[in-house]
Amino acid sequence: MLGEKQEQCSRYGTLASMSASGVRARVRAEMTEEIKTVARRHLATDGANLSLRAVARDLGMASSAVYRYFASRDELLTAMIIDAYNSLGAAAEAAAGQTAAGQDAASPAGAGHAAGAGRAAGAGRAAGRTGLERFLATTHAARDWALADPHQWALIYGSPVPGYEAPEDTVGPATRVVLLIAAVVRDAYGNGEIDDREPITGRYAEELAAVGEKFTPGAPPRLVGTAMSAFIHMSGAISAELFGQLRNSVDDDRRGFFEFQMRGAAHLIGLR
Amino acid sequence: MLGEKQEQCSRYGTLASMSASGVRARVRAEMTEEIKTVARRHLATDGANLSLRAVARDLGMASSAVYRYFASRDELLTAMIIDAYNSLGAAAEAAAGQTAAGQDAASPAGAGHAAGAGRAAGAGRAAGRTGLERFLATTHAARDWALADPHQWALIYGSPVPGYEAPEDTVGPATRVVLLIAAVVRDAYGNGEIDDREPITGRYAEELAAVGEKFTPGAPPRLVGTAMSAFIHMSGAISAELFGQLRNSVDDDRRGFFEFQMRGAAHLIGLR
DNA sequence: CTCCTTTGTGAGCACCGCTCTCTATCTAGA
DNA sequence: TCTAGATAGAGAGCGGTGCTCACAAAGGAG
Repeated sequence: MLGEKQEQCSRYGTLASMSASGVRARVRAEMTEEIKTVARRHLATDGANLSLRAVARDLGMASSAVYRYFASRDELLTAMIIDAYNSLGAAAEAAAGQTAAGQDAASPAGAGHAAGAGRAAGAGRAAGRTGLERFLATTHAARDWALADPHQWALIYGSPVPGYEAPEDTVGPATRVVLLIAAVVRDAYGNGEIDDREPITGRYAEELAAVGEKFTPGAPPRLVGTAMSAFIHMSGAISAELFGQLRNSVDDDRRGFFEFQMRGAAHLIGLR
Repeated sequence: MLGEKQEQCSRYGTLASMSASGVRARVRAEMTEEIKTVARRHLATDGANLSLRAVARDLGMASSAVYRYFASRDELLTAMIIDAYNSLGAAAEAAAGQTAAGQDAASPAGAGHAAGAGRAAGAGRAAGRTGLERFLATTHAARDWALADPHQWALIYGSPVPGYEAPEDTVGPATRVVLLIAAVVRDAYGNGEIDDREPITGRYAEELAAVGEKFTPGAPPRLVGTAMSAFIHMSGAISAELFGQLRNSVDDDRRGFFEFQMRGAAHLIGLR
């Protein structure tokens, strides 16, 4: 909590403010957090077209004052995207039974990728649960998180904001949940729950091998591919449900249909 | 082409204009089409935040004049969404080898659902191709279409426009491609390419049975479920690629990875 | 105690969706 | 053929937006 503040300051303050007083940095971080909280509330009600002026109005301050904390509306959105990724990642990791050594947003800026990989690779197996159970729990947790706050899901997995190129800060948190699924799969593989008999071919297989070597060492390329495929299927299923694609087809038992799909994805991985 | 104009008029004109002169209706339809063309161009460059004023400027007319053709920005977007659905549907149907009796957007308003179902169910088997081949061709066509115009894909499969509730006119075209996939699967089932040994259970199975009875009669619920699942996986895979989710993982051979995933989806259906 | 960084204000610019009034034009029917 | 009415466009205007800038208060650092 306290260590986070310094980071916030260094991210949004000027370069010379590193030696600023502690109290200044703290009130600044609190203000930053307050702005994000109000913005999150607006996002939940009004949708993706977030109005900086409306947020400032709710905070009882001039709209121009917000620009002291976020250089632009895009930067505010970026901060909220990072928070959303971390919130989803934490929820999914809790369901998977990961110890989550790096917890929430405390990973140092820039090293997020490596830290995420280390966390995902380092966690052990949850007590008494099969790989399939952990996989289903993880995907259900992601769906529950999305259903609880659809706009936050849309923020990170919907169409990107026009002209919005994902900044470097987001790539770390963004990979958190897919790395988690890969870790769950790799744990199951390590426990002998999956046999990897039919290898994959093609150029993408080499890319998958490189990705696997980097983030989930010891996992064969086919497992990396099926894990990514499962993650993509999961995000597609959640988006389809949230964005109204299931209307007039599956209206009652959407949870059941989601699980049906995720069991299929698990089957492709080799989890059963 | 000509029969379409009357429909455009009846959709956007006042109710009393049904008896209007043919030339009036034609120039109105041409103007409507021109607005949509310019809007589509703006969409391709600027992204989803379409500016009515900018479109009007490009057309050399006052912004208020556009409101003679589209009651609001949302209505323009709706028209473009319908066009996008139909464009994608036509591309996918062509790849699947469907005869596409209803062609483009000529289905009468309101009866779009029934017409779509009839079209999808009525088409025969493409000469000499297996169900798997047709399925892969269809999904690749959808991906190719999306890659050629990412913003149009984002328009229909990205996060819905805030406050935008999909109007009745869109549900018909929206179901076109999923019905197509269901038809491809049902054709393969009819040809004995799929065995349906393990039935599904749960409340969603009944919903799927009802959907199947309505749109693809003769197909068992499990096939309807796996076909929908495959469609969802497809849209998820395309969205993931388009929205930058694959960055730093699969960068070279994205087509190969897509096919890998679609082969997995086909495997779950029972196509092989 | 003085400097200077930081924080907040309010005016202002250009743009947006949308509404309104007004005018020119063109069609339909007597 | 002439007229009444529907239609298409123009332009001003309203409230909203993101963002910039000059300026004033306030606080910590030397």
